[in-house]
Amino acid sequence: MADIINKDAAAPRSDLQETTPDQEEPPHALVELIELLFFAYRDFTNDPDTILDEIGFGRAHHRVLHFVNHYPGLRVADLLDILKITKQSLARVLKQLVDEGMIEQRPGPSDRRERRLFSTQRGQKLARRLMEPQLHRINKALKLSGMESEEISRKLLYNMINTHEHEAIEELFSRQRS
Amino acid sequence: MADIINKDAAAPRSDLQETTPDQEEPPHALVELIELLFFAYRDFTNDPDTILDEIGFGRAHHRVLHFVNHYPGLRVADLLDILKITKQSLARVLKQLVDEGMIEQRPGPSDRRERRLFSTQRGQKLARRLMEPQLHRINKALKLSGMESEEISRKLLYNMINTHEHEAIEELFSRQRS
DNA sequence: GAAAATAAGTCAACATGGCTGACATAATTA
DNA sequence: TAATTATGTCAGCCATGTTGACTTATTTTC
Repeated sequence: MADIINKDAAAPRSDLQETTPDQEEPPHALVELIELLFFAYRDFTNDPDTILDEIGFGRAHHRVLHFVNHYPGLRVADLLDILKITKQSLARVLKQLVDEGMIEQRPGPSDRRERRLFSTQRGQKLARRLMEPQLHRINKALKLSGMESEEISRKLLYNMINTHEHEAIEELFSRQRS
Repeated sequence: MADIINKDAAAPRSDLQETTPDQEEPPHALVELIELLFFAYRDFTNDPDTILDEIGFGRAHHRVLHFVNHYPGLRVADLLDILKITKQSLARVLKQLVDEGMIEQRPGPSDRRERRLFSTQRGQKLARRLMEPQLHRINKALKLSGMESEEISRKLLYNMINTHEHEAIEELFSRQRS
């Protein structure tokens, strides 16, 4: 009687997952890996937030500044492809970065419709400052995870990315080695 | 003359990063690892979006449902600690999940102020459906990255998480093995 | 050389999911 | 009984994503 009125956690109900119908339960180890990825990314992206708050920028500004700084001369279209956001979303933060003197735009050398993007010295300085705690976090984690961890995790992350993006990423990475 | 009026990408300017002042350039390999993490997470979180759109939920609903489903009996306070969001942000999506019959709340067995959270059968079914493409993606990536990749990446991700969170995560993980 | 296609920008409106602050309720603990 | 705790709720704000419609400058194509 009291059980029905007062149904608390000690009194299971029929439609709850507790009574586990358990068709094909997913492997715990993999589920935990997913959760670890969530926690790691959560803390990783939190690193630059304090700095960003000080200067009135957000994570969106950080992402744009990072890629422009690391790949000077990037076009707007490249950035859209990298970030997978719309032109309008990008425009909002890009405009602010240009206004604040972090990024400069110049017409493309062969096609003058293009706006090639470059970080200024201030932009570069900020980009590095924002990346610093993230590099530190990764470095620390790699050291604690053994010699092979850098190569293995590089492979794993690469293989987690949509296959049809692989070519674009190879090309992006090759830019900055040239 | 034309250079000054028409400054294009072929005509470098003094305040641009291009002229690299290069104090302590960060190591390319690590920067690429950061970028791979961004790309991998971008695609990973995108997996469930199609399903979520169909039923009018967002990523926030997914996260809540996932943790409640995987750790039945979680308290609201636990969830806040896991997600690192405010009570008000959680309330918004939790209410919808309860209204849609995905999650049920019951008073705690010893402390009746608590609301213990449980996924319903529908909730469990949805949680699994949402996780399925993500599990598939990770599984595929692990297979392509060699035997050790699961153990190593588990270590790496764990070591990327703030140290002061480690205890809470151990405890969380132990819940569902008991 | 005119027309079509492309790269980029812009305006407006809207959705999602964070946030703060203030306050309410019920139950437990001191 | 009073204080503390767990949770909920109202209201409003902000960052950052979306769609759709339209403009401008430049290049490419016919």
